[in-house]
Amino acid sequence: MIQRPRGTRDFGPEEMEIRRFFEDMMRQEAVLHGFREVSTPIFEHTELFTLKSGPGVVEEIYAFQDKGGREICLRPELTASVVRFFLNDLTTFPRPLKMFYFGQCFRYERPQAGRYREFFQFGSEIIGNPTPETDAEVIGLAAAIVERTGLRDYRIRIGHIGILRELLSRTGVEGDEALPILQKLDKKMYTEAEDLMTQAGIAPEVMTEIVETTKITGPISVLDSFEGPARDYIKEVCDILLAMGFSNVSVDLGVVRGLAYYTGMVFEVDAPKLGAEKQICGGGSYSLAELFGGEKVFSTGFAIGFDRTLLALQTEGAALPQERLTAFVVPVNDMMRGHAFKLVSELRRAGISADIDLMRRNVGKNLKFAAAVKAKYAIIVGEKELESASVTLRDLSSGEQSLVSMVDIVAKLK
RNA sequence: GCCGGGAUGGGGUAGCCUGGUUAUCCUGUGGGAUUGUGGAUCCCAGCACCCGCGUUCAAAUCGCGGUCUCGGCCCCA
Repeated sequence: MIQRPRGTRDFGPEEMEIRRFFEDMMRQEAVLHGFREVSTPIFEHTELFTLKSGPGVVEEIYAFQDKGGREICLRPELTASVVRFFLNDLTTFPRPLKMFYFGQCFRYERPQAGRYREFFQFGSEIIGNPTPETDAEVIGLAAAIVERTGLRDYRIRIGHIGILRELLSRTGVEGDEALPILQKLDKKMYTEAEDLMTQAGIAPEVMTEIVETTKITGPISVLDSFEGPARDYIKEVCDILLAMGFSNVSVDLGVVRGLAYYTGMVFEVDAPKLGAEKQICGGGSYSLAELFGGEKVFSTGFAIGFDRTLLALQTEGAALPQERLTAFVVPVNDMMRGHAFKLVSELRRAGISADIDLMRRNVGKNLKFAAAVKAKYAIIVGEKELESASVTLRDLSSGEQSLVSMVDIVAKLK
């Protein structure tokens, strides 16, 4: 037997119904917010991702040479592709450009709970200018989506890279020099961060201030405890979110996301119940376009881990939707088959989900089957009924049945 | 890349330590009892020891290697 490749999953009918339900929910929510869907290729030039994340990522992605000798990889995320698409074809669209996407991504990693080699991301990007309004709109969409899924136990934490960068730049540590320090701070590896800061010649008092700053967490009011342009900016973002009615956001200046292209606001959503892989959404404002050789454009975006969101809902025991077939048509004998197929076809044309016996089973077996596939009604097509141009409509949950005229059946089921 | 648990019909499992006849049970699947009325009951059928190598008269069982899986570490764009 051939097994499926490591870290991949097959999805059965029940699971696909649930997945489509939540996909559609997320799409609808994004459209409600004025975002429009885009789609990009599943494979890209490997360079797109090494430019964004450094040459080291090649070790963590599905990268290979194609038959033409091109360096190609399966996309590990979608932001880079969307920015590439923007630079290739969308630069003349009216701005801000509000886009969203849904699709699978691939990473060559060791699978564990909530981590697969093929996984799905839903995300959005606003390409335009950095304003608190833009950032708030992006966080607002992420929050609206998570809220609408019905997830109860989650946290939205907002930080700002600029606050730490401001503190560091006062000591003369700027740009790429600040990156390793930010990375250690993001992981809360304080000893390592302090070692690096000592090497950079930062005074102990300032060092303490920096470390303490990353520990500032709590309600929006914690922002009142210090000053600076970045602080004023994030305050504006939070005020807009409050105006939009999102009160469950908190400030966490320990959210740093130590990557060079993040420029300001950063945020994360996590579901504490998930364990080691609990982050279900991450985003922030960034500047990637010029890395890819385009104009300098500021953007803000996020990506939701679709699989993890579903896992989180599952662990909360959320009621998940199930689709039911409306009608199962049962011909009483071979002579009735033609009438039965005519009926099932009419129902389908009328937009009523309908199925029919394909196994030439008897009535008893067919009713059993109809119940097993959870159809709402069975429709029995037989000679007795046909005499009055009718069929028997049986409600499979109550067991009640009645004679219904063929001309009324569609209206009755609608 | 590292550490640990695991893999037996479609799903869930017993057997493995202590090798030995036809591999256990539940559920589901197909058929029948019932050729026009389901969810019950009974009967019948079909379906499995993850793969390879080794040890042995004999391997689901012991050893080695691999694959997949679950949990954790590293990483997490």
